[in-house]
Amino acid sequence: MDTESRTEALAQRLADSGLRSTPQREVVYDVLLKKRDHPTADEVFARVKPELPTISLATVYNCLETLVACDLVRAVNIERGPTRYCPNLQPHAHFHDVKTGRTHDIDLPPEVLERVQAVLPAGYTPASVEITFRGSACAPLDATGQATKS
Amino acid sequence: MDTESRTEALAQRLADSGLRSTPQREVVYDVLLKKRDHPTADEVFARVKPELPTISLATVYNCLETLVACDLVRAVNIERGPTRYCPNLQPHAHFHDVKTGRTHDIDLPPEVLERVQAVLPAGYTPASVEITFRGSACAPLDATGQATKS
DNA sequence: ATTTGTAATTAGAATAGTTCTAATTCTTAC
DNA sequence: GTAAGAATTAGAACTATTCTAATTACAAAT
Ligand SMILES: [Mn+2]
Ligand SMILES: [Mn+2]
Ligand SMILES: [Zn+2]
Ligand SMILES: [Zn+2]
Repeated sequence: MDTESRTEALAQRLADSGLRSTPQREVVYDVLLKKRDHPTADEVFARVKPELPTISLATVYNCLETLVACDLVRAVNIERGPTRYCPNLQPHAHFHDVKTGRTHDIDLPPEVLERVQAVLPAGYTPASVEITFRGSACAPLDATGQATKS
Repeated sequence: MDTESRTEALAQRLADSGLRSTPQREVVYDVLLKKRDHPTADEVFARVKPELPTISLATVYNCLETLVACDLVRAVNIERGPTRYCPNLQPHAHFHDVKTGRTHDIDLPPEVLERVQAVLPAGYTPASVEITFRGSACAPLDATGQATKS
C-alpha cells in the first residue's frame, strides 16, 4: 500500500471517530508503518522531526494515543520500560530480546489464541490478551548451520 | 504453613543467594503471603508500617526487589500502572478487571503453556512468558443463577 | 568483649516517562 | 470573513521508581 492510500485509510479511520486527519497524525502513522521496530514515543519523535521540524513531543504522545484509540496501533509495554508502538493489527505476541533490547512480533495462530482464552473460568470476559516473552533470540540458522543475517 | 516455618524457608532462600534474613524482609514477605491481592509497593508499605513503624518506602522497594531476585515473588506489570507483587509461584496468567482495578490469578495448565511456547520460531529462547488478560470479571453465577459473593 | 568490615536500612534527592495546563494556531461551518 | 471548536505546542507537574550518601545492624576475627 502506497503512502497516498495509506493516508486515505487513516483519514477514514479518524473520521469514523469524529477526528481530523492532520499532517502530524499522518507522519506519525507513516513512521510507524515504515520501520516496524516498536519505537518508543521519543524514537517516533526523532523520526518525525526531520519531516515536521516544529512538532512537539506532546503532539507525538497525542497522536500515538489517538492512533491507539482508533485501533490502528497497539501500545506495547515491556516491564517498566517506555511504551512502544506497533502498527501490526494481526493477533500477535511479543518477544523481547534482553540482549539487544529489541522487540519482535510473533505470529499467533487463532487456535493458540482460543486455547489461551479457554483457561479463563466462567464469568471472566476478556477484552484483550497480551502475551509477552522475554529471552534471547539467536538469529535462526541456515542449512549450512550458519546464523543468517537479520 | 505457619509464620515460623515460612520465615525459615525465606531465610534459607535468602542464604542461598548470600543474603541475610531481616525483620523488614520477613514482614514484607509475610504481608504478600497473607493477602494475595497483588499489592503495589505503596500498599505493601502501608501494610508493613503497623508492624515495623520505622520502615521506609525505599526499604520496601529493596525488599521486594530482593524477593523477586530470589524467585519468591513475581513482579506483575499491567500497562503503565505501578508494579504489583505476587507470591504465587505456580505458572499462572493474570486477569486485570478494568472495572474494579483488581488483578486475579488464572491457573495455567502446563499443556497450554507448552502450546504457547510452541509459537516461537527456532532460535527464540524464552526465559519467561507473561500472559495478561484485561476485561471485566462478573462473579461466577451459582446454581440459582445469582452472582456469588467474592 | 572489642574491633572491624560489610550488609542493610533510611531519608531525601534525582530521574524517566508521561500527562496536564494554558496559550496559540489551524479548520470548518456559518 | 467570523466564530467555535479541534489540534498543537511549550513547559510545568506528576508518579513510580531508583539513586545517593549517611546511618545502623550484624557477624566474623581478634
Ligand atoms: Mn519514550
Ligand atoms: Mn507503588
Ligand atoms: Zn507488535
Ligand atoms: Zn499472580
